[in-house]
Amino acid sequence: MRIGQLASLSGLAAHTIRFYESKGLLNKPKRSINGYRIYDKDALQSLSRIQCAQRLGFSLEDMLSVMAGDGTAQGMDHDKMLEQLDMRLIEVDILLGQLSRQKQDIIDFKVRLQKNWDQGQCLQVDEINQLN
Amino acid sequence: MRIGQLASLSGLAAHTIRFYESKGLLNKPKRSINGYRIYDKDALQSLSRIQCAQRLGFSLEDMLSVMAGDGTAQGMDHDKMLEQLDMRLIEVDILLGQLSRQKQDIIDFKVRLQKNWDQGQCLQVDEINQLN
DNA sequence: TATAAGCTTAAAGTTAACTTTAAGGTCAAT
DNA sequence: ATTGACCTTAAAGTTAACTTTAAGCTTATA
Repeated sequence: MRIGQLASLSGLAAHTIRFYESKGLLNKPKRSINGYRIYDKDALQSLSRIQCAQRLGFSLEDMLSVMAGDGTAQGMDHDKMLEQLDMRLIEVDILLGQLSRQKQDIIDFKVRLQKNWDQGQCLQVDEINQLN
Repeated sequence: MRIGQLASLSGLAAHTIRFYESKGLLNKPKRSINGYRIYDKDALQSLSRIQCAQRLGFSLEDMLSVMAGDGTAQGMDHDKMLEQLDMRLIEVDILLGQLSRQKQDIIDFKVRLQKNWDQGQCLQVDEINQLN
């Protein structure tokens, strides 16, 4: 199949598929006589793996580092993957903590705003008074 | 004080302060005879408000929209601020949900990986079989 | 006096993951 | 024969929030 069909099957835009190829995330496909890219099932599976990894929060660069370098996303290094997954878990936990704190900060801020407190609430007064 | 002192007091880099000025987030300061920027306490307070808003998760553009347009971050619109805070709360809740789901997905994925399941786990088989 | 720290500007570079544009070749159908 | 859908490439544009660079003044210190 050509890039258009792969695009509609994968749910990605054709130019995104070319972009992945240019980044080395996707194997360079065969070409038809006129130069069109010709794909098979494996390409769809590769794209699907990329989309899966993205859902788990990995960047395209993360994916490159676990791939065998052949762009197939087939020969992935199990240990590297587990390592990446653990790192991502830690990142996610940190983000969850930050977001929860942020949420509480916003709630607190709203309360102060509704009580019509001084708008200078963000600045520690002693910081300001260090000045002349 | 000059930009260097404002930078060290605020914890921001001098070029970041100039950048904020260029974006209209910070009032244009007076200049000394030689052209240097001269700041007072208010500038520090403005920077502090910017940093506060950033901690709450707002973008520089968000801040512009609640400012009176004078770059002081003084005459903020209370209603607009409350509206922004509520919008941000909703965003944060959505992000928290996404991240929790992502975390569970990663945990599930790890389990499958450790059980040495087929690496094709990401792709629905019927999706692949639509192909020739 | 020299050198180093601090200030000025405008413009370009950074990162990620694409998207858009330009300029054109191919192919099926009308 | 021409319209329209689909394909090609390379390069530039997008967004956010800066950072870096270049080229050149000013001021304090040794």
